[in-house]
Amino acid sequence: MSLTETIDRRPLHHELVDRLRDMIIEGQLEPGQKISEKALCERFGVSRTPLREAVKILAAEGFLKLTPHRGASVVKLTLKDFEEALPIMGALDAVAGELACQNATEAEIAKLEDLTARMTERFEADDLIGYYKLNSRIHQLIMEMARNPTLTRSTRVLSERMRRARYELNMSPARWAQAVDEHQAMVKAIKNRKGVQLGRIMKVHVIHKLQDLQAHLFAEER
Amino acid sequence: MSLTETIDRRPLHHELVDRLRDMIIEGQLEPGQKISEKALCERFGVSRTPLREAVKILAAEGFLKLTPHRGASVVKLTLKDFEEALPIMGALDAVAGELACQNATEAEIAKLEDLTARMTERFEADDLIGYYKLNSRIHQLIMEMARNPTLTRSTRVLSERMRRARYELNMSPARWAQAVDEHQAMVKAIKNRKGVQLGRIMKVHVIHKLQDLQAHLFAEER
DNA sequence: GATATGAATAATGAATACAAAATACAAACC
DNA sequence: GGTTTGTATTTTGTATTCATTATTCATATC
Repeated sequence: MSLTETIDRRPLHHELVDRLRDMIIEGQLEPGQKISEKALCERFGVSRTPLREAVKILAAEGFLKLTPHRGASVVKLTLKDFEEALPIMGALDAVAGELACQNATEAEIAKLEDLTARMTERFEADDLIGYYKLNSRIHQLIMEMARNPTLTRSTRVLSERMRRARYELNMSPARWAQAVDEHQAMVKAIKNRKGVQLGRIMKVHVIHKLQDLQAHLFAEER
Repeated sequence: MSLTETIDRRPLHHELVDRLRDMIIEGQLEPGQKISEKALCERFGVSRTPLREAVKILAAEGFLKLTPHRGASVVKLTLKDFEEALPIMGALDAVAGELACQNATEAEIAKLEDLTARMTERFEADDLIGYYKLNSRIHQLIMEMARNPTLTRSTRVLSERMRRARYELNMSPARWAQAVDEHQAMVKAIKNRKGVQLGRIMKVHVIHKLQDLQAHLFAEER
């Protein structure tokens, strides 16, 4: 253990926010479901004050909906919500790509290349879980390379919304192969510092992701 | 009084969020200043519970910074923060412009034209306050025309950040004239349903806004 | 039988009370 | 004089209590 390490004693409400957000994203709290303060207090063994603070934060983040005197409920995402989020995510990812090309170090690009190669391996091994993990790291790395914390923040809520859909999503083999191709094109673009091109690829990448959602996740809505 | 009017009994914390946010944006709470719970409770005549909930929400929105056991303080925006926000606002405004061209009704376009004409009048009358008011309504209208509530939400926090800077900003006459020109170009683009073009204009419009900030607001930082 | 009314119950909203941590400050020590 | 250490005060974090509003369900009425 490091001597410089500080003891982390973060407030309860912070811990609760993370736990509840994960529960929502992972589907343990179902969309539309009412949040019972009492039940959650008992479940987590805390009093209502920190729990209520956590609920307020999650409502501000858009995961919960508050109705006065009627409590909170998990926001239900429809296909429309994802369709709305798509052009935004596309635009933000494009900006990230452009900035990444401007600011990335060679070491980071090498790292991206490595992660992409390993992700391709996971695809070839038909390991979806492993693929998703590396995929997340790659998108995270590109965000870092953009050197824009405000952009990272702005993207976070939307991308966690997407993450929520992912838990139920099974890509078609053809689509999966295409996604891998797109990632290889990204590496190529960033190696040549082609910012605009990378931006375009990332925008298209997001569009394709939506098409998966339309095809699989919300089939019942149409 | 209307018979259909509902009694508004929104929770205190909601009211407090709005009041505090305005105070921050309008500069009544100075950047870096520590938020004393006790002082604010007395000022607003409420107990700590709703105030703390409001503080948590404002921290989630990025207006306050929370340090465990050490309370909240007003986030200090530097030139860097605005430089980071610029490409994001530019991208989001461009998306709004594109979508607006696709979805606006003729009536809305006429409304936009009218507002722009009136704003131009305010410019000619050298009435900055009146100009800003109409300017806000115009940008709000374009957002509405985009028919994308998620986009509206995503933009909100950033644009309120910008609003905060505006309170100290005095445009140069030349710059002001240019801004008016840009707005007239916007009307022209939307009348011809030139989405990509409108997107480009709005992006440039934001860039110019940043240049104002760099020139006036943060002169001391360089 | 269906709707409307009202009391009982349960939930949320807000205030207070208590616990723990940080800050301020004074006294002791080098 | 400057640093350190211990105590008092203040502030934040959490729990509990009280008040108000919704919901439920039984009863009454049409």
